[in-house]
Amino acid sequence: MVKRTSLARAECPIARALDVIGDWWSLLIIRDALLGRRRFGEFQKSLGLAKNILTTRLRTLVDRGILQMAPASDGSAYQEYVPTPKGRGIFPILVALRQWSEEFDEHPQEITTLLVDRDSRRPVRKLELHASDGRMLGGFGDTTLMARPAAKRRRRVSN
Amino acid sequence: MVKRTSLARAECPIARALDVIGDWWSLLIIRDALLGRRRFGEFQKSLGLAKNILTTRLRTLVDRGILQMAPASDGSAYQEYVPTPKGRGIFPILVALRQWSEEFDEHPQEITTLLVDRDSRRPVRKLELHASDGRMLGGFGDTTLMARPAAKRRRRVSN
DNA sequence: GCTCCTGGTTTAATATTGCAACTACAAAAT
DNA sequence: ATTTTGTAGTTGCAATATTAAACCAGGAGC
Repeated sequence: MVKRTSLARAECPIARALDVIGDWWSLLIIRDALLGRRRFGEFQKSLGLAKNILTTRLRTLVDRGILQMAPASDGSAYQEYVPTPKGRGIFPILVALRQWSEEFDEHPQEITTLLVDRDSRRPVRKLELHASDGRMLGGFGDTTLMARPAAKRRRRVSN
Repeated sequence: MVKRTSLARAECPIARALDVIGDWWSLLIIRDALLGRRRFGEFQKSLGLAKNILTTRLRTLVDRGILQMAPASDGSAYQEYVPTPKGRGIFPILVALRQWSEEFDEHPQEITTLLVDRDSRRPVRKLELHASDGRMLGGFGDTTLMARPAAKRRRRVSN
């Protein structure tokens, strides 16, 4: 099989994340789901993708625990797709993508939406990365990768 | 044409970002580039992807202004791919992906690297989103999307 | 019953991806 | 000077993914 290589078991957490949400439509579906869209038809109209693809994407998102199928809600005996906590956890990724476009896109005037704080209705700040002691970290130069200490195993004296 | 739909001109900045970096390999190449990898062969060995794919990915990353080709560096008359500022701006996206995996992955023990502050060598905090007045915002429920105010046009009295 | 709407599945054409083999050329070894 | 190795690709073909469009089933409306 020439199958697309799976990154599910990669050591790099970024690769692992991409294995799950690293495709166009999936992330856009999640974006829509976080905006409150719930129904097959809503996603399809909003995204304009082929229905069979929407079908498969919804299925894998459910399989991966990002969306959940809920039996109904507005009466009709259809079902809805609602984000799980794991799905809601994708929010920062979407914010990071958004802010990157806002900062670097060639045609920022074409961007028509703005992420605002619900209370003040004013734009949010850029995502911030802090060290454990609270110092704010700038770009990637302020960080390094380290080997993760092996997980503790119970009931073993040494290892 | 059944061509893959382009999101380059989408109104949503997330879609626009995905149009550029919304594929597996591109993001992994950028990750490697930010880790200091520079050469075709380094990327290929590290990622294990087919060379023709690496070729096309590198080309589009250069076209899109994320990587830059630099003439040499270590003597040899070959060239290198180095991240531009726009490329370095992708760092927060990678951090967000990483943290999402760390928090929600089913097998977190398989993740072997840890992002640490360069000075203290201690793990970084989670990315934080703040309102313009500094209040920390939690999940997606604390924010809304608004229409972006139209860009100012010079020399027009009203609009 | 007949028809429309929702939420899909199936099909066939087209596009993209992946692998392997091949090329071109510079560097290093003999 | 000639062979060998390493780098950075290209080419061809098979496998897979995406798309649009046609089809289908169940429920609601008439």
